[in-house]
Amino acid sequence: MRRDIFQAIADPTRRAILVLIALQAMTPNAIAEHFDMTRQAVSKHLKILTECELVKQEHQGREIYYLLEIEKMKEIDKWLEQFRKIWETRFEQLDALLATIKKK
Amino acid sequence: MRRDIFQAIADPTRRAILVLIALQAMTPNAIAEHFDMTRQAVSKHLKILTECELVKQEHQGREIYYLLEIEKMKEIDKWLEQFRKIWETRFEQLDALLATIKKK
DNA sequence: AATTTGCGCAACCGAAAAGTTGCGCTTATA
DNA sequence: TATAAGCGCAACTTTTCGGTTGCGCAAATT
Repeated sequence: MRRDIFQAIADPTRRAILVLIALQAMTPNAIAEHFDMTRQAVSKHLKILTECELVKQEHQGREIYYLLEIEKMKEIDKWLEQFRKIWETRFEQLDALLATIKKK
Repeated sequence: MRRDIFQAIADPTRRAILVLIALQAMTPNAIAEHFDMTRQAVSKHLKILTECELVKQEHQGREIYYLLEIEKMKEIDKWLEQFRKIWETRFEQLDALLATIKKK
């Protein structure tokens, strides 16, 4: 199975789960209540998120709380970095251009 | 067809294409040379990238150059923003904690 | 001790994705 | 003007994905 963060966040439900548990750790049942699908479907998503370490478990009796692994999210940010460089450069160029026009 | 940026960047080939043309606009044939697949397969990826406006075309005779729409990439950055807030807060908390320890 | 609750796992299914080959159209080139 | 080159589009095939139902197990509850 090919599991990477980008494939993990491709699914809108998984993105919603990440936002949900970012605020507060939750059990699969609690998460499922927020969606129109079975607990098992949510569990499948959680499994994928766990596999690529975007989420981790915390056992509490028979309940399992899922919480966000914020560190892993930085990898997306890291990939974006190469493009951020480009748009910042372009912004500077635009800025310089505007300054030139103003001068005239 | 469900086409959003997150699904677009889920595919490793598409991510590679984005990085490629970020440096320099390219034709489908030129792009295909970088991968172990047919030109048609690359064209399919380009179509998807075009559909969600991560890429745009520039016709030049019978050749079509594909170039990055850097603006669209910011949408990923925008989504990431909510998580960035979290990791920055946590960093500050860690920082404060370290400062407290140092004081003692 | 019996029952309910919370969970993961496996089997199954339909839809979508990722690739292929095979066109046909348009623009260069000989 | 015939031929080659660069594309997009459509049909088809094989995986993968996202969801379901149906278990079985461990921890609470009665």
